[in-house]
Amino acid sequence: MDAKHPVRTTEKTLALVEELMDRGPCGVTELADGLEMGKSAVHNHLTTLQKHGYVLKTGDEYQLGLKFLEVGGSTRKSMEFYQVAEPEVKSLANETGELANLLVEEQGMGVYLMRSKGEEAVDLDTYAGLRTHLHTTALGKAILAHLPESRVEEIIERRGLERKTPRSVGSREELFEALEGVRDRGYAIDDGERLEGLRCIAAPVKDSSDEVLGAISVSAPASRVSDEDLHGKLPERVLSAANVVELNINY
Amino acid sequence: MDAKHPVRTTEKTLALVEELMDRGPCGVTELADGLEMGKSAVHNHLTTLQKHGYVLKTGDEYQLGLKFLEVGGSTRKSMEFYQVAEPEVKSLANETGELANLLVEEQGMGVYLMRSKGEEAVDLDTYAGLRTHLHTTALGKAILAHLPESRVEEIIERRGLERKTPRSVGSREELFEALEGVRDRGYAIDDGERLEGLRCIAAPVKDSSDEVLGAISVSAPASRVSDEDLHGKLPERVLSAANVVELNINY
DNA sequence: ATTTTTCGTTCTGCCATCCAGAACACTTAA
DNA sequence: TTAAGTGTTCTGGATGGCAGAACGAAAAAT
Repeated sequence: MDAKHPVRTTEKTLALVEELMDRGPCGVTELADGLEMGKSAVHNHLTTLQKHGYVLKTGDEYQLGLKFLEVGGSTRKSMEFYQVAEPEVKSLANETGELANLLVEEQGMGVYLMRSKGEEAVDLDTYAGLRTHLHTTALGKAILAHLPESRVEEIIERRGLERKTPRSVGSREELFEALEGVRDRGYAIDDGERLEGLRCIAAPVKDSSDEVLGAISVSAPASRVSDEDLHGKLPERVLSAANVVELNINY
Repeated sequence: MDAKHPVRTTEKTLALVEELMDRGPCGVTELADGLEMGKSAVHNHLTTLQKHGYVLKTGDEYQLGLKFLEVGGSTRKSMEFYQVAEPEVKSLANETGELANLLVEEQGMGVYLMRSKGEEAVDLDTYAGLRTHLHTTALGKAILAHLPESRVEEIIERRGLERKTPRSVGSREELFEALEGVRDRGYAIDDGERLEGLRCIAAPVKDSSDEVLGAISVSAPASRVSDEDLHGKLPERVLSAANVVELNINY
């Protein structure tokens, strides 16, 4: 359902924030051109955001401030799922030495809640807060596999099935087949679909009434994950982490 | 400098966000009462924010969404200081087994960029994005000690010197005396000022032109920090971490 | 040096639009 | 049934957002 009476002024402010996020620090004129707004309007919005800490001015340039991190950090902290899962994801990273991730679904997209790097972890350009299409990652597929089919259809409808790389899922049939496999195995795999040479294993976390709360994963370069590990020790470790979270979430 | 022509509508939206952050999930009426706005106005703002992912509706309640984390996370990721310091703070936490933190100054307040928990770390209720008055923590004092005196005066003027606990800094004289000590030693100490039984050591990070970028700290219970450690091994380790960051930041 | 361009900022007045208040649909409680 | 609560929709009149013009300063071009 969408807004019947959207507040246009607020939408302009939000567009400005997004533009500032994409462009990084920049001046009034550049923003006004990009947004097709008058300079004075942009200036008024910027100074208003600055007054409240959402925007900073350094010299003649404006940029986003850390107030967003405050609001976002506070939101994340208030999520029980994050509180419980966070230490488990850290252990997972430390014990495997690889990159461990935590993802939840929001409005049909996957949102990374955190990532934790082990000793030898690859450095992907994911970060807390980053959004991805659910069908493009092992984490996302682990979640989709345990949502009601109607929700999955809704999400496909709303967010599409764009193919990120030639090897990735790109059609309704491929996706449902993949999700079937995830349910059978209990975990999801991404073998170079998102990034050549990168293997990911993800397991869903469900609450006591069987609803998915999110997913936990480990990402590692193919060179360190043998074919046996891919269906042996590694999923076992990820599933175990997911299980601990499930046990702790309802006491 | 503050806004000459503030966008009032945007300010209402921001007030709504802050209210939602303080109250957590709640209904339209409750927000309208708290903000002294009409229900329809609140509703319009909420649906607008929802449309853009900043707010979620579950049943009859509204709450903040993870879009703020996306913007905040992206802002943090774009900071060179964070990129360079992050691995060092993690090592510091792992090697000491305690809680390590990273703070920067923004608009006269301290903002935690991250925290990393070692094996035995205490669990303070700090989180990435949290703001604190600079004079109340070792991290903040490490930063204040290396800002120009005029900036410090400005910050005191703007943010005050409220005493958080009886033992903490609470006057201009106490503060400047403390900052003098920080400059002499090279690091700042909080011995139970913020929280009874908690000891913190913080070191500033400066760039090549001697400007403070932020501060790094370790927090540990007094029971695990002997009086010798407090002025011996621990500061040494924190200073070394700060030094590594300084070396890496300018190549 | 002088001119020209480009920047951020300020001002004004018209017209878009925000929002109080009332009415509505629905759920829960008495 | 009634009553009190909720979120949502609608309307019109006062509010206030913003295009456009003007300004001062700084940088670039002549």
